[in-house]
Amino acid sequence: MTDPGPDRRLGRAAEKGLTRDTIVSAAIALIDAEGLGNFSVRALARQLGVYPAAIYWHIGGAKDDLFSEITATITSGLIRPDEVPDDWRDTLRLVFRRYRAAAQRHPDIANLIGAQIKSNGPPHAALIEVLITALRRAGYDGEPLVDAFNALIGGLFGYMTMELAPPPQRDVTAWETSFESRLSALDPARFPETAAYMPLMRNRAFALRWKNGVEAPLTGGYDALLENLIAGLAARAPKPSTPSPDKEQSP
Amino acid sequence: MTDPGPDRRLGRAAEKGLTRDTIVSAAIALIDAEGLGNFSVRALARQLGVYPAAIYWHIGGAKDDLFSEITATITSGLIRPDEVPDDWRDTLRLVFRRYRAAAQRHPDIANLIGAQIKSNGPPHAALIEVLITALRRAGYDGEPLVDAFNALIGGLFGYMTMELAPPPQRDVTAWETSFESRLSALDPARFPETAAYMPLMRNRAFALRWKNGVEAPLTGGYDALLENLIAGLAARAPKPSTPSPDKEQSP
DNA sequence: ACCTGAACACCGTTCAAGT
DNA sequence: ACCTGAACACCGTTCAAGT
Repeated sequence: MTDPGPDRRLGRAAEKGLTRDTIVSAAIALIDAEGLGNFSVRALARQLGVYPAAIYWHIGGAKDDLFSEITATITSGLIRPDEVPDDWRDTLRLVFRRYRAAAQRHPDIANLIGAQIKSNGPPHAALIEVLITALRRAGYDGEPLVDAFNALIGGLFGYMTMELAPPPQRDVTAWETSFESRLSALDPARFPETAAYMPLMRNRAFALRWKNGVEAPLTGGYDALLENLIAGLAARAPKPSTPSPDKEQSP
Repeated sequence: MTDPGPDRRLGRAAEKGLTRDTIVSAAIALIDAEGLGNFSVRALARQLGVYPAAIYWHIGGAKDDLFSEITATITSGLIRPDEVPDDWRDTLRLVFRRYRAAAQRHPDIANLIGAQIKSNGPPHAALIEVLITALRRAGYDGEPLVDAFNALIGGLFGYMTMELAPPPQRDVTAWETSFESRLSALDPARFPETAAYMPLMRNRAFALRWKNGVEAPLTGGYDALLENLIAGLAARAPKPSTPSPDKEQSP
């Protein structure tokens, strides 16, 4: 069947008034509503009542550029270099909880951030600035600071990426039941610990879940990752941390 | 242009001898060689000298099923429930270094594991068994053990997913140069720490890199994540850890 | 400047038909 | 049982042409 073309009820060309912003907003709404798997430039064009080429005229390049525009919009303004707590631990908690809240509002887009490298790096300058400042207060500098920075972003953003990995497009229930039955068929003699923990972990742990983070959030693990990283960073800091105003600390 | 059909030089139907294994192996080789973005069932069929429908006949379902077969093949046999160190810390180091080595051998497939939920969970039973055992030795049990388990898998596998995120399909160099120039244009007055650390972090940190983990591995951050998590887990364990044979520990 | 209309070169998946 | 050949319903992207 040939493409029926855009819905013309919206008026003729001059009245469309497409802009970069309306395109990006419509794309976010469409992904949130239909999922990333059902998103396409053509579907976006249909929603906006235009031909696909109209989208390309506004975004310039390719689909990847639209995606990086989307991720920049979702993450911009989440954190500002000022208004952060004095204590570096509280700063890390604030930052990574805010990003997680944003990710849960747009799960399919969050997965996109971790799964592809092409993003607008520079808009994240505020995040970078805040993290470096916190790590310096924690007693880090130079190469160890870079490693700690990567451990934080890679670990926590990576966690969200995996947590929000999209479910299969088709035959969802068929796959879920086959997955469940294979979990039940695990040999308790060969895997005694796994069998013992199954009631507690089924659909509540990576590799043992068939629902993704939208239906079955793994919040406890995220908090554990954050707190263990903070504890580890504190214990392994090259230099003593900068004392915060309201806490005693040896100089 | 209409599909030219498979390359017939390989012989006629009866001689093809396609199997699930040869299909999966060919798919892995094709993804390693051409990247996930250039992979398709049709491209795989071309490589094998058959029509696409022949692939579907063997794998049964859809492309997702082929992918989970692929990830299972890559990760199977990486770890066995026996032959793990006595010390739980060494166990975690062994396990997560092995998985990272496997991920670096098949970067595009590694990214696939983190980016989609549909995988063969049960084949990972050995990994699960080993991790639960290690965490119990570390002094964990019940709900805190589940959280620690998720923190480890989500954090470290998630790190690899982000590290190995694929570069854009087209206009790679154009994007790289525009990214670089925007990094250089960052205002040092607004982002002093970021500017100061730029020489150390450019292309060596998340959000400030334009090469992915194949060309610019972020190994230091991975090790830092692993060691900080181990330190954090040790410090925050609900119960004292089981003493290992060669180390003193209070009972 | 902004969008249409059509085209090009692909996809994933299904299904009757052949051997 | 295993694969062909063709079809269906889509994609992303480009480009001349219209207004």
